[in-house]
Amino acid sequence: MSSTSSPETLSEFLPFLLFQAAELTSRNFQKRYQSRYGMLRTEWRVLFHLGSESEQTAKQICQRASLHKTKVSRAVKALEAKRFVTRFTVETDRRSERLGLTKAGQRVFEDLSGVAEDFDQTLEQAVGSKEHKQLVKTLQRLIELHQTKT
Amino acid sequence: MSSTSSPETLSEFLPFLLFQAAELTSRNFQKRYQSRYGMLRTEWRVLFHLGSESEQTAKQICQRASLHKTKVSRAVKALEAKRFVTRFTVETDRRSERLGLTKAGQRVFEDLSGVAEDFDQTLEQAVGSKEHKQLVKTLQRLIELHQTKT
DNA sequence: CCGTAACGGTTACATTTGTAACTAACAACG
DNA sequence: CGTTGTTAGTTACAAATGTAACCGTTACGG
Repeated sequence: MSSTSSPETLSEFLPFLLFQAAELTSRNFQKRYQSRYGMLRTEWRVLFHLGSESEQTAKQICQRASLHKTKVSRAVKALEAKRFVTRFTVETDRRSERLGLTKAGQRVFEDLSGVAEDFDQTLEQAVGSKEHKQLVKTLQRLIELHQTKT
Repeated sequence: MSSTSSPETLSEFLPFLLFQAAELTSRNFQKRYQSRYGMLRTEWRVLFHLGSESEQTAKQICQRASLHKTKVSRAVKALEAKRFVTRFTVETDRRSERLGLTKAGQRVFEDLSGVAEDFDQTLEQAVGSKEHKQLVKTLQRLIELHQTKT
């Protein structure tokens, strides 16, 4: 039985910690990509999803990234305007459209992947390799949890 | 030497994980307090900070919560309108003002603390007590890290 | 003291986001 | 085939946020 070390000081309450960690990390990472391509947070998120698995529909991205469909819709529009993304209408179902990276989009993705890796390694070195691995695992569980619950 | 397990699938890249975990957690927690007091995210964050350590200035809250001063300013205004927070002007320095919870604010804080604890315990049970503890620790390090770096 | 700089906090304006209503395409059932 | 319901994605409008300019107060250097 877990002994539930309850009465939380604020700095131990997970929602706070998560938010703050996410915010700071994101802000920090942002510095590195915003200057290069003037992309917004949601935009690189979508770009990354398409880069790591191409030919997805907007819907799929929504689900995998826990992003609202309007957010994705707008991000796609912006990425399209920057010529990083193109759409193919699917003939079997003309409601949805597959999204893919253009050549330029791919280059950007590769570039940013590099940046992301550097960034991640810095973190890993800072918190320790074992802790890093554990952190990833726990966060993944946490995410699953919430997703199945909803 | 840490072996830096580099080439990241998307679902292992920390900024993504953190964001998603934070987002889902926050959304989930939100359901529980928004219905009761119609508070916004930033508002309960400020309220919690005041609850767990009273008599802070806006500036202090900004630093501790990694929140922008305009956000805090607006949250305080809103909380004041709800009669959850009051301000005392500090005579020794009339620029800043100490903030504190009213009786009503305190009651809300206690109520929400309970909710928060429940919530946290659910998480703890779901991910495991040891992992929970480790998670908290790692996140705290991560936060420190970014804060000192800026 | 006076002028200038820095600080805490607020406000105005532009951008981003969320909510809800909408369009177009499909599906299912009579 | 119609009618009704559902789904993928967009759009319009309202609310929240970030940026920068701002006010009143204090600190400091002459």
